[in-house]
Amino acid sequence: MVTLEDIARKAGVSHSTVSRALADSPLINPETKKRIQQLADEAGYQVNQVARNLKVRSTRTIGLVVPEVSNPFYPRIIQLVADRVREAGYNLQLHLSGAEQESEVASLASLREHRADGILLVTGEHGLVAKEQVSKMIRSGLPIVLMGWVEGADQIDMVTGNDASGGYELGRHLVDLGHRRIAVIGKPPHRGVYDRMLGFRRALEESSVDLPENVVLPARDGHQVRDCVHQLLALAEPPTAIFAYQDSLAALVYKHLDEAGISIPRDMTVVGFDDLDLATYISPHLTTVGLHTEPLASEFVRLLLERIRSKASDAAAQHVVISPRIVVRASSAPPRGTSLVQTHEART
Amino acid sequence: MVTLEDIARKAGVSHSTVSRALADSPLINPETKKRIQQLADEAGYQVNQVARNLKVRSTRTIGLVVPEVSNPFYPRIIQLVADRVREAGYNLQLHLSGAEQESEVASLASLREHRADGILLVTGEHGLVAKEQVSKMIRSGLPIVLMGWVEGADQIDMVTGNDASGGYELGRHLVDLGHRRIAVIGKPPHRGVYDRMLGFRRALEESSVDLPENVVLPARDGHQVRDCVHQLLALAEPPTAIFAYQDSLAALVYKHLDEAGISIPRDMTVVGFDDLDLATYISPHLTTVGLHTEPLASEFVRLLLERIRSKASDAAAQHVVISPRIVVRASSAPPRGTSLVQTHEART
DNA sequence: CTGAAAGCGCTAACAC
DNA sequence: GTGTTAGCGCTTTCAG
Repeated sequence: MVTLEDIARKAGVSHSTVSRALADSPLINPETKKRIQQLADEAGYQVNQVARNLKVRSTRTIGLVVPEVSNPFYPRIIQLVADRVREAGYNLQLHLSGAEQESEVASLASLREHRADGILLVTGEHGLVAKEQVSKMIRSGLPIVLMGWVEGADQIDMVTGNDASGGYELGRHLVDLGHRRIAVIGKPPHRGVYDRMLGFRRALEESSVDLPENVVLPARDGHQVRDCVHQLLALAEPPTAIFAYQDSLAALVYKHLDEAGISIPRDMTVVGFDDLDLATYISPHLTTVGLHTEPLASEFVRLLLERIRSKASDAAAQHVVISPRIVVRASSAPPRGTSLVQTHEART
Repeated sequence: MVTLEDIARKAGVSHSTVSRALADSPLINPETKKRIQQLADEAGYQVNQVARNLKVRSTRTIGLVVPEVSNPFYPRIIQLVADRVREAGYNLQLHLSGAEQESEVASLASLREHRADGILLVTGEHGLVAKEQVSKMIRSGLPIVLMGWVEGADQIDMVTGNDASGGYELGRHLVDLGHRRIAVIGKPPHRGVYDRMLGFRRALEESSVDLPENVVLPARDGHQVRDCVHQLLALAEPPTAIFAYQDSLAALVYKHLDEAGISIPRDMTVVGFDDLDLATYISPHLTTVGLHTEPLASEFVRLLLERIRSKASDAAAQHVVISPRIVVRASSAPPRGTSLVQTHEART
């Protein structure tokens, strides 16, 4: 590996002159500068960032911790964050903390050991696992921003999608369509996603629509969704609408309803949450709630850069809440035989 | 930031003793070792990997360069690679080279500057953009392994999906079902994906099925797919089967056929390529060709680790080819009215 | 078993 | 303008 010293020798100057030349310093003879740059180029010189970082005590690196990458929400965030971070002239160091966030703690530790200048932490379904650690890191002056809802973390910068309002919108939509027997399928209420349920419940309560516990079914994978769907269909009075916690689950609900010969939305309304690309790949297109991921990611990065730039680590924590919008598509309709709209649609 | 020196002072020993204690060296008094470890823990000491890396001249970091993350194939690879890399005790540094691979060169340069121990480079639709650079890096002893087909790169380690055989299988499948008018929709043939077409063509040629140029239509996004579909349907003799270069395009084909009132597979057979999760989310489930991504990713990492471990950089390059398998699902059937199978299916 | 000392490759005063 | 020097925080001989 060719070093500054090597090309200093070739150029017959000191290594600090070479350093200046390559840093494009103004206090150096333009001619020697050019000559050195040329030489360095020919020799295929590449700065050793490890050495450089040690000296300047900064890595210009931002760590991004994300649970996993098979849930399409995360790749979207990664892409957006990566772009913003690069624009700001930083390197990105991605860590996957695991679907169960099992290595969230390890990821944070590693980023700290590598002296990242700041950390963007996307929490998963378990919320903030490494809460203690994060507090400690912040106290020690390492800028960290969270994405996702975390209870009682008021002193940490955070961007959040307003899941409660999304859930509420969805609930209202179903009630307005005339649904009274509504079921919920999705992962057990955990932090973050739990709010979807709160908002949803609130909407139903406002209209005095009951949501008995036996139609609120936890599920995480294809098998469980299958069981849930069959369980619901076997009820004396099956629901007329199903709210799936996530679009990916909604797609599975589609699949199993389809196999059971149930038509969407004629026999069953299905709504999801996330507005993934998936929502328009499946048929009928899914009514869902979507976050504006661009502002979400932009704010995420902006907050961190702000922290990094202003050395004042005592500034008050900021919480940015991004509200989602409901996207009504073809998977939701009034319950069968209750409305003119429906018979009308059936004819078209 | 607390350093070795700091806790050396607290422990009343030299900093090299502390270093040994934390490295769990055997040549140190077990008691002082324990005492120091405890002290370091309390002080919240974290090694400075930047300094450490400079000293040991290795970062235990592997760079992974991937074009983007919105195409679901890449996240799958990222996830698998991340797991393998971590298991091997390395850190992963992810770089996105852009959908057009516009920053492939920059990514490689950055990884080199940061002294990654090896590089995993996933090529995109433009093949290997930074060919010159890669050759240079390899010559200088930096281990690099490629994923994706690259012509004339015999001296570089490489893992590849056998797209030609996948395309061939798909072609045979359609011909065997009885299709004679077959169309292709997909991105313009570029390196890598081009082989799908070669294999596909070969299968048709073997059975003397013609593939006129006016039914081989390039498309990359929803709009273009829409135009293509309409163009095909407007033909005097529309095709009875469509081969989409990728599952994601197939999903768009579904959408536009659906809007045009064409039923799959009754009126039109559709097949894709990739076997994404998507393939079973859409209805009817898509017949496609899938790579075994696990072995693909495992070999990818294995090849690199092998290079890194054996310092012999002159070892002959290895090319690993992973063959895909065809997954026949519900989207492919004999052309309308040609077979008993079909009328039978229509009744069920 | 422990300490002293060198040095990884670089930047940035500080001299000249 | 350029060279000399110190030192970022760590590992690792080499002595003792």
